[in-house]
Amino acid sequence: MYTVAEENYIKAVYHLQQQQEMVSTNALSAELQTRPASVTDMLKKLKSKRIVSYEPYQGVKLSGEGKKVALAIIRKHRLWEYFLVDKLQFGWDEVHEVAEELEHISSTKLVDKLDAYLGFPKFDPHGDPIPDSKGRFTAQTQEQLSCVAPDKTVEITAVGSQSTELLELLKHKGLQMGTRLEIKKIFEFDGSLELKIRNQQVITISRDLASVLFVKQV
Amino acid sequence: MYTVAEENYIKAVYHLQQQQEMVSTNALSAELQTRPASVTDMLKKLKSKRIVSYEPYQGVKLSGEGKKVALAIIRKHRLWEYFLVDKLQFGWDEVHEVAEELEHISSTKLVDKLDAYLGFPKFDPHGDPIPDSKGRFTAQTQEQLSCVAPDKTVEITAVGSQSTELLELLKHKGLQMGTRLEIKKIFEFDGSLELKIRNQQVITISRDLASVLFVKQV
DNA sequence: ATTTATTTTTAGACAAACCTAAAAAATAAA
DNA sequence: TTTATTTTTTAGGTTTGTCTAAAAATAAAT
Ligand SMILES: [Mn+2]
Ligand SMILES: [Mn+2]
Ligand SMILES: [Mn+2]
Ligand SMILES: [Mn+2]
Repeated sequence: MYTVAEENYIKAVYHLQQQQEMVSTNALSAELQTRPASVTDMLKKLKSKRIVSYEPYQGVKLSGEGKKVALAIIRKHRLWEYFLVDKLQFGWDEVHEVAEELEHISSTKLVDKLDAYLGFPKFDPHGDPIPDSKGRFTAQTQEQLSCVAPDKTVEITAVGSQSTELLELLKHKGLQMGTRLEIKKIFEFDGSLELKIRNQQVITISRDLASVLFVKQV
Repeated sequence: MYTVAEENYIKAVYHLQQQQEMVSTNALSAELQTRPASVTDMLKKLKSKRIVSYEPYQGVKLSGEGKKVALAIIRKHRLWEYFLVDKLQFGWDEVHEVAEELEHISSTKLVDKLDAYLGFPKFDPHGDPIPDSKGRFTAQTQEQLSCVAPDKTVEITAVGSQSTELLELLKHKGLQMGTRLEIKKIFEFDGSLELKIRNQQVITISRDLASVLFVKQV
């Protein structure tokens, strides 16, 4: 139905729209690593296909159809990521690139059977929600750990980066998706935090780390 | 490394070379559903990349590198087919198209991990051998059932068609990959055969069916 | 309110992979 | 051995998705 290039643009618009309603040409250019002129060309094409609404100089946003397409791609991306980690023993940080290719395999039957085979997972390895076959997903009410008040017990639900470096650090600190913890102290000087994890050890993490960890109250 | 189009050409040359050493432009044109002129264009490109040896009007054949690439693609194709049938409960006849897309996912790590996850299968759902990570595979000595002498016990190892119609017929007759049987009678009039399967029932099959069933002696 | 800087769009080009129509080469038939 | 047929290649074009360079629109600064 849509080409790989079109799908990548649609997904990029969707993601950038989470930040702000109207997406700029330059934002897309940065996200997709293409020149602004190429973005303009593609936006005209997507407009003519009624995937986005776009007026010159006004930025772009997805149409209803566009959102449906975006969610279908994201669904595939995250299901494949789950498959790679859960079944093929990939590391967390190795799956994104491969999923970037797998998300463009078109067969709906394949996606739905994969979903069933995986047991209809609700979240991908990075804690991001997996849309169901109708595009619905459960948006977890999550907040940055760096914004949580002390002494509340929370659980890690997602991470804001998928880098090998972050994964390495988390492994070393004994943190992973689902780990329970509470903030014991926040140091004004450098924003570092002391956490009690699994109701046992106390560890220290930096402000930078706390800002890429998303948690939910338990 | 190679584009999807290039990979499809490489694979097509490989398959056509099983029939005859030198592959013609028209044969490729038919196999790939493109016009001869387009094939000529691509052959020039593949030659310049040293994937094939090609001289105008002389036909084409794969170089050493070309064979390696072809086997890597075929390996992926067949492993994915195995995955779809074995893990995702696809029918036999539904996997080819999807595998035609999946075979172009580039990650070597993915293929090797998939291979391990599936238990290093040696044959795909159609009985075709799956090359290992070095491109080696075990070529089964197989012959058409229609050429086997009566009263020899044989086992179905492969099929010469992947159509839904064939699968339906095989299911109905109680035949599948690995089924043991012996030929009890061959009728001169229409070439139909009487088979004793699993040392139990006797069934009748047509000459057409017998010619697309490949078997090995047991 | 101008001038300056940034963002975005246009204009023109290019590579990949396909096409049609016509020419040329190779094969087969007379 | 000509002539006819088939196969293959060339020539010229199209679409998709990218690019650079330059122009135009918008936003920011003086
Ligand atoms: Mn992608
Ligand atoms: Mn993810
Ligand atoms: Mn293919
Ligand atoms: Mn197969």
